[in-house]
Amino acid sequence: MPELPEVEVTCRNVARWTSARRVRELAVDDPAVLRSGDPTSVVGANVAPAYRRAKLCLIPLGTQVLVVHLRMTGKLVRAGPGRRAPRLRLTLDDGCVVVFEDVRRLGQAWLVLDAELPGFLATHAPGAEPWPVVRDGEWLRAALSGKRGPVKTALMDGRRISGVGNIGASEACWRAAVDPQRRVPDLSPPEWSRLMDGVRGWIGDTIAAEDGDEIVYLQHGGVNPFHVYGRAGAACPRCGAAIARLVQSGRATFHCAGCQA
DNA sequence: AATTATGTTGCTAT
DNA sequence: CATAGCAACATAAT
Repeated sequence: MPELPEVEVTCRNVARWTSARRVRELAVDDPAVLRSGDPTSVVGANVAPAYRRAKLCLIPLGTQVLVVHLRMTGKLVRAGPGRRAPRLRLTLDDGCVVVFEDVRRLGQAWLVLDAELPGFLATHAPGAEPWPVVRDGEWLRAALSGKRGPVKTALMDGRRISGVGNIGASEACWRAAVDPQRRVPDLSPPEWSRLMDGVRGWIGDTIAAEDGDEIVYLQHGGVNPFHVYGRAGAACPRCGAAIARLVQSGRATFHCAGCQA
């Protein structure tokens, strides 16, 4: 279940495995996964370095781009023993096979013509990027202006900011020492600044912690690299109070009532 | 059996 | 018109 850091690591991996090669085959194993384009049209195409936009992984193939959204359980890995049934396989001319695995099959892929990419991204990745470009607290406040609800929920609005999901929103609030239930209109400039630093810190630290060929998600037994997410009952790393779990807009939030004001 | 899961979209109510 | 909350999507694990 990837957010911005996991997608960023995935894109770097795909770029390392595939760029400067040619496409031998794009095989569609699950017909429901590919939402647009003709997989036979990319055979022989030159592969340029994959990159991330919002939570999308974009892989340039000649004059088209293979866009992949991992959604909840998707991952892009190299073929090998013990792998689960793929939904999509990209085979390169050097024999490398990148597979799209996705247990819950909520993920999607599209083949998009270069000329249509801007329009596609405007629809599927409308929010502003919080990273790697350096943003400050005033930028974040402006990005979320008009919102009235809890700051944690606001941070997850992909039409305003890209890449911050349920984990990142909890982690950013904890790093900022801001209660996730606080309302957007009530936050002060120093709090906005700490929240923006919290978002950046969560992204940078999580990329560093999860760097590698395959990210093992928490549900599949992966190591938890987060401060509060998934740690209800544990001691807060900052003040020692017990981490609490609550539900906001139907999603789990983790926070420390001791030091998040 | 019921609950939970790191995402997005579309509907409805406000 | 914009925002907030919720169901739905599909599957597995506890």
